[in-house]
Amino acid sequence: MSAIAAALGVSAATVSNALSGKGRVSPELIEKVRAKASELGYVPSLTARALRTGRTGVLGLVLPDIANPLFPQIAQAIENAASNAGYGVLIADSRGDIAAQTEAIGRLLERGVDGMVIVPRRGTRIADVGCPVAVIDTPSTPGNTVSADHWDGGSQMGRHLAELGHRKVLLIGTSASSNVQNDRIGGLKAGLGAQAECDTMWIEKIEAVSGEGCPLGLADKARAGFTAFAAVSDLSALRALTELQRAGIGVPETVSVTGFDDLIWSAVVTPALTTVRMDMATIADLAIAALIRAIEPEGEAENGAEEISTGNVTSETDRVPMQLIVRQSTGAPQAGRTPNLHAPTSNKPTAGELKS
Amino acid sequence: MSAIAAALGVSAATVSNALSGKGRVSPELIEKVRAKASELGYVPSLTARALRTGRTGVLGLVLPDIANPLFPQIAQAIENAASNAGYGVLIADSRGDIAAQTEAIGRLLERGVDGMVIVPRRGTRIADVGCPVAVIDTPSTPGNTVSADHWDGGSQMGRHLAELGHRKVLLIGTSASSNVQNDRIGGLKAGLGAQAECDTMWIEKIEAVSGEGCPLGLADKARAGFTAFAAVSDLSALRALTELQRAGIGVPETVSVTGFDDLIWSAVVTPALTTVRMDMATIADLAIAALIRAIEPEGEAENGAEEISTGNVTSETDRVPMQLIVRQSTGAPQAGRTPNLHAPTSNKPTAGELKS
DNA sequence: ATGCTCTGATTAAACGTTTAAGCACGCATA
DNA sequence: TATGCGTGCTTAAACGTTTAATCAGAGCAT
Repeated sequence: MSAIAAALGVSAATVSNALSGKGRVSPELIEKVRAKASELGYVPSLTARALRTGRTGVLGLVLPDIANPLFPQIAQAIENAASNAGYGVLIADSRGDIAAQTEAIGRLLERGVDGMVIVPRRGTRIADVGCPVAVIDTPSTPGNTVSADHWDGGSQMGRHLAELGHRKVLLIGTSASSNVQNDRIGGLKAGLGAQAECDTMWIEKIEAVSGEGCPLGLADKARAGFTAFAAVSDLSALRALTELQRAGIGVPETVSVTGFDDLIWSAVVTPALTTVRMDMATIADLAIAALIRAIEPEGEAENGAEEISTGNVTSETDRVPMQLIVRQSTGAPQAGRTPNLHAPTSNKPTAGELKS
Repeated sequence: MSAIAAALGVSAATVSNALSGKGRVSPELIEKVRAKASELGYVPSLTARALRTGRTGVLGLVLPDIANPLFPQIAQAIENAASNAGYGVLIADSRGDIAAQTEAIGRLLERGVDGMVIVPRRGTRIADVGCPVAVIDTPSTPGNTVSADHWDGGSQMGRHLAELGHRKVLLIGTSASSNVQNDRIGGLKAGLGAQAECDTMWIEKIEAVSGEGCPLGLADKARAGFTAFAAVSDLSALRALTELQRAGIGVPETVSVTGFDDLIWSAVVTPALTTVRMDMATIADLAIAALIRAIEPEGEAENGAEEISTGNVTSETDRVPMQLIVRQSTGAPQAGRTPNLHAPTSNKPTAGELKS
């Protein structure tokens, strides 16, 4: 920067003003400065700027478990939204326990992030950490900034199954302590309506006694009259699908299977999974926008309240709708069905058709 | 920091020396400074330090496509290795095209990263970008810093199938232009041995004519005598598994299916996938170590070559072995088999047993 | 001619560290 | 007693910006 100043015979401050458009600089000088800057290949030192202004232009992203298959979607959406807004994204994995989560947040703070996006660990409440925080959890969780409307997604899926004629469905969740999963299950029940008979199976409980990766006994459930298996995650849906297929039970002609989240594999398995997708791009945009509103000085703030808020930020809309994607894994239940018979059909999966 | 200095009646420089252990400070004063620092809750400003030293303590992580299901493993391992070494990780998604990759690298440079880890897009060669770069690609690619030994992994899997008695196997890849996939296929062929008959199917080619998510016609292949389907990715393996199951072909009693990478679902599908896993933790450690060696000044560098190298860094070991994980999806081929018959068995998946 | 305001620039301080250079002192050596 | 040296600390500059305060000159009204 001083090189530019020297080359043009002006002071460094003037160059700064010219480039930022802040002070009073003549238009022609601004042009000359711009030209010289690109000629010399000037790139401002964000470090120095950060030191002076106290803002680093970096946001933190805290995730409960990077190994989560949903992570790519989240990270990609957040990174994109942040970089569009001119911010960088520093990642932190809270690997399991809550202590690690706190520690990860601490590391981000030391690095001077201007704000952070937190996808909290189940049951964690984020204390005031000293910078603006956007929380992506569940609309029903206090402190939530913005998230997918999981209940709505469940209800869409429930209605889809009810319309197909399913009256006895097994709801499959992983952990009963997950807000997200409980909301989805609540929505499913509501969508299925009062006349439907629902049972809920929690995989964690079964695995606690039978070991990880154990069979879920779904074939027995099918024989017991369940015609649909609605999992609240595509991973569980996949598990259900393969277990049923393996037992010779046809999907979707004998039983239907549905998932959640539209994970990478749901479109390519046979039969392709009917699922419901969250609009992470919109969620990320809202979260980042809310964060930035808290970080950057209000344009017309005439009062002295220039203080940067330091708690959870809020967004005008705290829930964004989910999108039902009907593929091949759902169909009408048979009238007088014989669940044990395998009935291969000409199944021709195509790219999923979007509904709603 | 100046607060500590004032409280103890010494200069700020002395405090700095005391905390960093660099200059000459009496032991007792060091103790007092330490005590006062923690009493006042002092946290150093990494921004200021960065400005002064020219090093930010941040590494960039550039990924070809964050949506890749392998990404969580990579990101988690890199984040962990970096944060153990005291570095932060800034992510950048090169979303598809090469232009975006270049642009992402540029953004990281502006932010002043000390170095970056790049998992390059297929066929990209990373030009000198102005900071140390660790490339995670394939041992056979020039410029590679460290990566899994994909060829070795393929060969382990090939030997496993050969030992089971498979002589006619279909190799399934996604894209023929991927170095990684070609290495894996090369290894598979070598491991299967000369007496095995191999065909290679590239999914991208098939989808180019039949559309995304189209059936791969694997049932026909099974009828044509293929007894094993070795995919070079768990995603393709899953696709193969469900397509075969759906067609009523039993896995593993009629045909075997294998994958690569031990992705999240491979242990929970039925039958659980036999696959081969890369040791990302070790790879990440080596990559970060190589990077840091290039970044931080050599201890005993007596010559004037204090310049920070600016190209691709190298590691003493450029390939780390993969690990075969035998689960339920592989078995011996039947002697006189009737591929069309579905043969449900008592399949009891348990946690995968590790081999090699 | 004197004072006032507006414009376009400059000066200087500040952000919080690190680090080379310098200084004062005590102690051993000549 | 002078010389030299190691020790423990201080001074001051530097990193590259931003920004409040200042200033010289021009135009204009008094």
